[in-house]
Amino acid sequence: MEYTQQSVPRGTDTSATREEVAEALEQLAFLAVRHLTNRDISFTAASTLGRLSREGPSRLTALAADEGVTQPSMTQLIQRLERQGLVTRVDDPHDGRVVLVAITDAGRELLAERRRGRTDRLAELLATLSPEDQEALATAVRAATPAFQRLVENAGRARKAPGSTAS
Amino acid sequence: MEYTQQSVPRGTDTSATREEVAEALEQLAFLAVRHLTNRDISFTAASTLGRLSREGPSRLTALAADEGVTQPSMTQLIQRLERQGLVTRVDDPHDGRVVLVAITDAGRELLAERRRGRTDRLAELLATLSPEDQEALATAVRAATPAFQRLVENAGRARKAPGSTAS
DNA sequence: GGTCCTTATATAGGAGCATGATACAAATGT
DNA sequence: ACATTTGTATCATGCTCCTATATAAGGACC
Repeated sequence: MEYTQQSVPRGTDTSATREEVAEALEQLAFLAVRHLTNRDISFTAASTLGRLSREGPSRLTALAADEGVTQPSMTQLIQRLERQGLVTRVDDPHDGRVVLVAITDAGRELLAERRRGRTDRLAELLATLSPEDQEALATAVRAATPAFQRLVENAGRARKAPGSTAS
Repeated sequence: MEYTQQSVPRGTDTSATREEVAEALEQLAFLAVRHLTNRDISFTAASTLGRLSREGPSRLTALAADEGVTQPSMTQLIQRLERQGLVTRVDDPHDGRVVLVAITDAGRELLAERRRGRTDRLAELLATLSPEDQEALATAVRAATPAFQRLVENAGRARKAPGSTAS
């Protein structure tokens, strides 16, 4: 599943390239966290809500595993989200131990608002650039998206599979 | 300093582009927080250390303002960092009220380690991609870097200047 | 049916990181 | 001298994470 450097097309200095890409991605990530982050709920909270929105009602333990936090943390998080009316808990009729967590309409609305906020702030930032720069960024993003999608996918798999240098 | 959309070259649907870019940045932030984050110190702590490294000894209040947290938060943060030996406090001879915070060698070493860790993990991730995908990412990054640098600069200015929708 | 193990969730206690309100000392303006 | 502003610290509170432990339901086995 891992590609070696020798198969790179034409004399591209791959290690320098990775440095470059790593550097750029790092800066991008910093920007994203710095300027595109809402302070209203935590990262894990938002991510959990998003997951509940995409995948439907889930068990506490499954959520904790997926989000990479401990089960007690998820219990507390869900309690807070429930207090805020963003999720509800339903007992599983088939198993008296489990609690199914589901997103509410208010939760979906919060997700939508956060999304709008991020897009708006990004629009403000992009508006400070020249049309040429905007065009350059747009082109680059379009070109990079497929590869980047796969990168994110692989990162997700690395989390769950053993044997990798998971931090 | 702001450009309007009418001057964009050829029929680029700017709003759709922004959606795309926003989507990409969102995923990037997710990747960064999920897979590139060290758990040793917080984001604000790391960012503050980086600032101290770049800009030299600074006042508590200045740090708080630059990092976008309140002064009490910064006081606590500096106390923790001091306990960990990453920064030191020096009294300002010119003003008996101020405390100058400076990074220590241990602090610099921590920054370097964190940087190495992130780069290594990114390299691991990049290595899971096909040579074609790696090439695509590298090309996109090179094409986007100049515009992106300006974007980051503008974002930094926007934080300090009033009149914008600061989060 | 009772004992044992596993699974699912909750609780308790502790640390980090943020907040607003407030205290206090040093500097500054009148 | 006195009032005000400025720079830090402290306090009380809340969110978010952790580890360790408790409770309770489900299943296996004798």
